[in-house]
Amino acid sequence: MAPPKPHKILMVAEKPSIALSIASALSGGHMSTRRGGSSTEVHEFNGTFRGSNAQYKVTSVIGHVFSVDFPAKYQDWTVTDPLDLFQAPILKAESNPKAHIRRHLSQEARDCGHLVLWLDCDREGENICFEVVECTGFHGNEARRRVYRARFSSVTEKDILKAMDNLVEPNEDEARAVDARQEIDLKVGVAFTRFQTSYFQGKYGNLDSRVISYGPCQTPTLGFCVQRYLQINTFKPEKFWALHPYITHNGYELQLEWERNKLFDLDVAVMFQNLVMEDGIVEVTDISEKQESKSRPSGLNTVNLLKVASSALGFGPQMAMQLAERLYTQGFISYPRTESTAYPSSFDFKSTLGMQTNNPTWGDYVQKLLDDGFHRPRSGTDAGDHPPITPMRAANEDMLGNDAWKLYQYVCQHFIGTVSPDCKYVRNKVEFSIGGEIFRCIGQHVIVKGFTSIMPWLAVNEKNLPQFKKGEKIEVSKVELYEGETSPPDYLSESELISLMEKNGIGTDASIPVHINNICERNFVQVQAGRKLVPTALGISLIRGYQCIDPDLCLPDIRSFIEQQITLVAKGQVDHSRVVEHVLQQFKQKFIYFVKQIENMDALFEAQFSPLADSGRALSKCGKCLRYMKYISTQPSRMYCGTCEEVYYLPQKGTIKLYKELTCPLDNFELLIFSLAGPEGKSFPLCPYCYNSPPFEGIDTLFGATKTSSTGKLGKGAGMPCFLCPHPTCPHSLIAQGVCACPECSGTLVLDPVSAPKWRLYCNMCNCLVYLPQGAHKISTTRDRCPECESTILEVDFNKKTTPLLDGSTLYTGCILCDELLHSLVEMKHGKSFFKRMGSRGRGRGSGRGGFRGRGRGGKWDDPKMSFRDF
DNA sequence: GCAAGGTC
Repeated sequence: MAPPKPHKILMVAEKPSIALSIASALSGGHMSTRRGGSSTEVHEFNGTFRGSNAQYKVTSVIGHVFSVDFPAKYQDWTVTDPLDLFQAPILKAESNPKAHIRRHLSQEARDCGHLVLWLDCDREGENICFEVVECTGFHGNEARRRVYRARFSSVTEKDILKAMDNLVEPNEDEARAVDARQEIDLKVGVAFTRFQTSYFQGKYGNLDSRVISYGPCQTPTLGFCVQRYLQINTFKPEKFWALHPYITHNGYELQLEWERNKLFDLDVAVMFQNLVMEDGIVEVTDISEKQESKSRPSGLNTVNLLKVASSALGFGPQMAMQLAERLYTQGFISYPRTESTAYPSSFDFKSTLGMQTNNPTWGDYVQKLLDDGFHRPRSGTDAGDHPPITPMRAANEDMLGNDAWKLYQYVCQHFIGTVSPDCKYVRNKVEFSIGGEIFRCIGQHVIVKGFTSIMPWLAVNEKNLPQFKKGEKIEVSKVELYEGETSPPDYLSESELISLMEKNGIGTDASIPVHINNICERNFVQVQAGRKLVPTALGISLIRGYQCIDPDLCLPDIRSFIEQQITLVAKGQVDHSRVVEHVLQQFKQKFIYFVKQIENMDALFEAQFSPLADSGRALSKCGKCLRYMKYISTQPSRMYCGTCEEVYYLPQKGTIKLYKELTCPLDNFELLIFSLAGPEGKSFPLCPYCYNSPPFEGIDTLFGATKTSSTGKLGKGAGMPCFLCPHPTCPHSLIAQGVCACPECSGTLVLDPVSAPKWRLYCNMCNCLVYLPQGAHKISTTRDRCPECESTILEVDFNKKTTPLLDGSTLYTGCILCDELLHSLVEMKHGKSFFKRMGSRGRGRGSGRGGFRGRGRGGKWDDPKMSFRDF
């Protein structure tokens, strides 16, 4: 009899690093690893499961497998009323279709009898559990194929083994709470964002933002910055006065601090000054000495790393995370995304310290710690995720580069700090009395530097006091009446903002950097020197507007309200759909009210921004009314016809000029020339009307369309320039300006009409560039085709002085592929095949493949046999 | 073009 087949068990973690840890712990390191069908690895080993032999496969997802969005019919901003979004259905689609996680899980699960979910032990992890279950095709309650949930409190061997022995079921309520949050965030965020973007962008010309977004996290984040701004702006400085008596004792001159600190009434201050001056003698009334201690830090978590990176190292959160991520993947530090500040009991401090003994800066200190005995870190909080961020390998600046080195140094210093002694110092306080008023002096003397020797910026300042005796009387040398003025706080620092967000539950350690980045990118705030966040006119108008209409919208409570509601779902107290419905109902009411009251916010915008009609400068004529339209250069750049009240979007991120007052034969609009920046940026003509409403069917690749537009939605600024236009006779169309097929893609090489004197062709699909004879006076396309390869024949007017023509003449026509002279003057940029094929094989005829790809379907032309391929 | 959450 053959032995019974061992069970196959699939285990899935939230990220590759945890899959590896789990597999290593459970296999004792005896495993084999293969690349799965997609992007995540699979670790395999044999073991036992519930007393029987088992084959284990451990793999992972990469965060959420799915994310929610609206169906296609709700994607068009111009067609969907944002109010309808509250009732719209939502879809789950794979977050990262290219990673093929769904396929991967489904394939790996096929031959497995059991599924064990090792997702992170938080709500999001619980939600991903059910995403994984869906992908694997396991069904909850089948007796033969069971789904288990491993609950681990840290990613250590001990906890992993313990979790394996105590498998439970995934918690559907917690997962459904996340579903609820996703739906609420999506509907509320998108509805408000679309409404206010459309409202304000259609009205003002100098609004410098493509999207005026709203979100229950980003908006309160902005709120914090604006709140501080308003505090500064409404601040009224007040004068105050303080008494500063001076004494000289044992050779020290000493300024005494007044117990009343400061007074805001000059007369009263002067009265006290007289009192003190009249007395003129200080009496020592009390001397005390107390030992104080400053605790060493607890372990470093992500949020604290981000705060230090911003305030001390000058790195923004996004940058800091990038650097940390790189240090992690290169093995210099441990996993940088963690909430925990407590170390697992099994943490090996000794060997982590041991790696640092050769460091030129702190090596000796670390060696001494090892020799004298280091301390255990202060107990922090254990969030059950990863251990605090610690160094894993010794490094030097050359290995890491300047920025990463700074961050690495901090991680090391912090870690060494956590196992150093506390800082101990003595605090001396001497109290004095002069004319019945109480004054004091405070001295500090450090006994044990402890962790402050490795983190010197936290050191306690030494301040020596001369010896005093109780009852001693000393003459006052002078009494200064100090006049000061209260000053406003500074702009909110990024580090303060991170603290506020953390305290108010806005975002998570991973999303805090994203929210801050968002409000910067949307032009609501700017990061200024010292990483201070200064709100822009747009950011201020928005927040003040919410404050006028419905302050809830920008208060941090809006997030806690949602969290508190979905917690009811997580605890199984209220049904998921009832909570979603209830919360959305409330937000819908808020939305309706907001729309009704938008004029109140608009009043603030009117004071800051100029209406479209007053914006921009006259540039080109409208084909409908024949009046000048204005060019509005702020993003999204566009043309505005004040007479027709029409907006025509333009290609973004380049410069726009009038094109020789030429007009489009289809609609009479004056043509424009768009140029991308840089010496290799292409320039092309476009008609503002055709660009926005392509006149021919079947132009499926528009310029500026995002590559991921699988849903068919297009961004502002995508459109049809003349180089895509199949107009048969217009001198600017693809038909007139196209020369031959692109050697790199299915596009067509088109003459850049304003590239003199560095004449060139560019591809209308990819970034392929071909340089034509340089320095020519003029190069233009003709209506003739090459009889050999059907490329468009070019006419070149060489410069008199530099003409390559032997008889000194300047005019020449020919095919750039088949004409020996022209071809020898052509040079390829971006891409190799053009040059190589031409060079190695000489000129030949087209093979019959290729041609004017990229022109519209149903063209009237014979398929021109023009290709560089297959020579 | 839009949210926030995960991870790379």
